[in-house]
Amino acid sequence: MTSEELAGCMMTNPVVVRRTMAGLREAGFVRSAKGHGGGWEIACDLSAVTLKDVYDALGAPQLMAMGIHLESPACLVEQTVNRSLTTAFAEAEALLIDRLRTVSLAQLADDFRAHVAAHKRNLERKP
Amino acid sequence: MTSEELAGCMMTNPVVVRRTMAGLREAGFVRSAKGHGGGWEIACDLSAVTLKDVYDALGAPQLMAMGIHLESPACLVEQTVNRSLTTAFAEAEALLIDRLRTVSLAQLADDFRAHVAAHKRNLERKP
DNA sequence: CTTCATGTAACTTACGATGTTACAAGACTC
DNA sequence: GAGTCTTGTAACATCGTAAGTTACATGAAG
Repeated sequence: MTSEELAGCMMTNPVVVRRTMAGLREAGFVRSAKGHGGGWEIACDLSAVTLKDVYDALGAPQLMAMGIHLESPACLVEQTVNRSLTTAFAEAEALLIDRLRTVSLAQLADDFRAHVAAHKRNLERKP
Repeated sequence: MTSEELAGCMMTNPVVVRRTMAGLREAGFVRSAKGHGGGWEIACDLSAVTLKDVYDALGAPQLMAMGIHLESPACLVEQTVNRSLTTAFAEAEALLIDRLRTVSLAQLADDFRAHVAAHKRNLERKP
């Protein structure tokens, strides 16, 4: 698929698609080809790549909205709160990342296909 | 303390302080007084109020930076990812909130005082 | 009645994420 | 080789939200 097509699917812009996909390409999960007939294709075993891999490929962005802003703030009150919550935030993040590790792209694809099939059956029954 | 003084401590603006403290006042954790000699004072038993209470009083803002944006998006791919991660996000959030529940303001105050005392001893030893 | 404080609405600023434009470079077709 | 299609990327624009600011009404103390 071209960036243009993908952008259409996601209601966004081709350049945004390229920017995002760049991370996945560098990780080797997709390939891109320039020129006529070019575009994007999958370049990995979907059952071998997890959401954690994708998350990392996209630059491992912040998962927590709050959390620790400064490692060692000058403010003693802030230091106190940090001491009381750093491990809590770390644990919550670790839990989440562990879950990302358990979901492979192949699983997602299977689940997706199953739901699409169910959706189609539904449409046929009540037309 | 006045909003002005508090703002000075936090390197921010008195109005921002009032905005934020408004939540704590409605929850009954602090009291405010207008006029000469007015300002803010604590109005609760610090050992009875936890960070979870404070979090709620501040409007329970988003803890997770990502998570589920739309409950039922039109996009079937988005639905698939949501199915695979809603519980994970919910669990991580629950874990965090449980930790907030375990920290009372009294604990924070004690820890704060202990560290301030240690800091002072340090200064006296090497002047 | 003057001064000092909060309460709040309205406006401004700052910033990051996203969207857009522009153009170079590579690949295919004719 | 000319023309066209596509990615790659830099530079700029837009948007939305959080924070800061201004302004003024209200109430309390001296």
